[in-house]
Amino acid sequence: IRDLINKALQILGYEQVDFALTHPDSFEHGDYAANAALIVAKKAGKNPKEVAEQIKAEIEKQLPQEISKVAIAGPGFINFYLSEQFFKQSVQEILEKGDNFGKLEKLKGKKMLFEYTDPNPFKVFHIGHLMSNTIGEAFSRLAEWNGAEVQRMCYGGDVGLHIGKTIWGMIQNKVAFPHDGDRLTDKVKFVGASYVTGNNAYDDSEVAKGEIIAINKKIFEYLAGSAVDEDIEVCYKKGKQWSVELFQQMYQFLGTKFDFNIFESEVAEAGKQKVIEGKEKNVFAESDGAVVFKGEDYGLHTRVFINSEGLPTYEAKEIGLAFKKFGITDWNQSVVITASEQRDYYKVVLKALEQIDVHIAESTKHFTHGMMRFASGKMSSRKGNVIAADEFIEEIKSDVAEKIKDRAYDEVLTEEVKNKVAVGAFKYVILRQASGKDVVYDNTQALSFEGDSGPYLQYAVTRANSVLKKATDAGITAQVLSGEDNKQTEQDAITELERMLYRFPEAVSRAGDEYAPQIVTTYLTELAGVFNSWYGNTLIISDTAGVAYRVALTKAFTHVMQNGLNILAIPVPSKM
RNA sequence: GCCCCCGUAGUUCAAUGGAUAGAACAGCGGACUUCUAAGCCGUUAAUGUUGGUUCGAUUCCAACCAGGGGCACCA
Repeated sequence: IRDLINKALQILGYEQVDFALTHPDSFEHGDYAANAALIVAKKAGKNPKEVAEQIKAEIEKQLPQEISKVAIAGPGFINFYLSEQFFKQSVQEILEKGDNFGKLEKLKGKKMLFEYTDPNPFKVFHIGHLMSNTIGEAFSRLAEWNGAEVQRMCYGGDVGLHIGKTIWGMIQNKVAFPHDGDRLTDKVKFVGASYVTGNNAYDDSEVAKGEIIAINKKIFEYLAGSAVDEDIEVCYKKGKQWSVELFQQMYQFLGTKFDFNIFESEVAEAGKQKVIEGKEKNVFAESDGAVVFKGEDYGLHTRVFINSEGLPTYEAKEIGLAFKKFGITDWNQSVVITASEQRDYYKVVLKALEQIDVHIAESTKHFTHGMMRFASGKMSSRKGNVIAADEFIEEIKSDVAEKIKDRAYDEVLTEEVKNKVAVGAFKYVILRQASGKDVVYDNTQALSFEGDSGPYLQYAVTRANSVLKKATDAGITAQVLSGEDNKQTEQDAITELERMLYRFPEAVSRAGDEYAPQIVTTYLTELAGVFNSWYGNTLIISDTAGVAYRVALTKAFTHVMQNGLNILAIPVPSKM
């Protein structure tokens, strides 16, 4: 269509312009709309409607068979109505490509690295990590669907003051130290509680603060190879092991598979060296015994990279991490997803990195996710009022259980539905909106599985699958009839479903370009709505003509929905 | 104080500078009792304020108002 218009403009003697080709808000305005006439008319000083008419006339001289009608509307939009033949072809294409429909090659040959989730051993895996994981996984899969070669990476803080605090707390609470046979969740709970104990003591008591700092220093030395008290060593090893085990379980549940994990202890020293080297080149400055980067020179703020104890801070480790990443491969794009509170922090680090290595800095992109808010206020793993991810998920699962208790599911199916619907419910809440903004999590709303929700999408697919099963049992095969056979069906009127299905690859493309999974989410919700509406008004399996095509449409729908949900990493239950 | 982000129905979110601002929930009102009612159909309701740029602004710019985040050895 773009070519058609450009050609028409050329013939008519107008200059080529960059115009928008969009899907109109309403199906009444056709399938594609172009605003070329408005732009051309402005430049040529003519009436947009007249220009549009000229273009229309020119295009109609040789109308491709995929287009049934061209119309002028509003201030000078040129609307294109696609033909029945086009839709039949697109349904056929979806059936043929199946699981691959929507896979693009735009990013072919590009290597992309995604860092997300980033939970810290010794700390709670909380709902903020759930957000990061949900968005990061969607970003990764979008990149894959656009053809990129993707690797996933997770970064964890296994050194730093929070460990000192936790281990101090663990030692205080020695009597409650879990045994090897205890449940993993209890072990992790103990670690989390110890952190809170240590953190509060750090704030309240000068003595405790001194002890914690001492432990912290010992851990640094321990990781550098020197011996340490047995208590500290045991606490450290067990604590880290339990955390990592729990994280693995969580990733499996969420549908993420990391290609590698990097821990702070692996990058701290390298980062420190880079900062020291940078200091010699005057990238960093000394101030009050610490090594800082003066962000003010760039409209940012100053941050400490090496503290006055001589230890690298998170900032220096971040530098080390960046080099570590690019030591693996020269990524075309390295993407990092963190909470939005780290936005300004990251700008400073990236600016400092730019002074050390322009290439790495320019190939790195930082995205943020908002915070999940509750009536109780901001959650923070640094105070005590965190909402642990596993507790949060259990709550949703029990609600799903309540919802399905009247259904005659066996135990296996019940467990499957509980898990998949729970994941769908909260992931949808996160992925329906532009990432970066806070997500307001309202228990009753997210857990009411109606309307604009993950379960709504899952439900639509399972219903469609159920129809397909019925068709199979009745011996009906999905078939797109061609030519004259078509005319005999009841499907002469082109349905909104057909007009939605072929747009999926465009949604994948744009969502990938803009790192905007909500484009896919919105598309799927609209598609599911259109299907449900059609389903509600049409008896798909019946004796009337066109059954085979109606089944084909249903099948095409399930392909698109499944592919779309796959991008969002939302699983589809076998039944609901 | 300085910097960044945000402000759309009662509520939670959409809307690549375009047409009548789109959903869902809540509210009100229906239909079928044949493929799964977690569904379908109808209906009430919104761009914080004031300017500017533009043929056209929810979108871009300015000011103001309201909210959130960040600003030195935590991550």
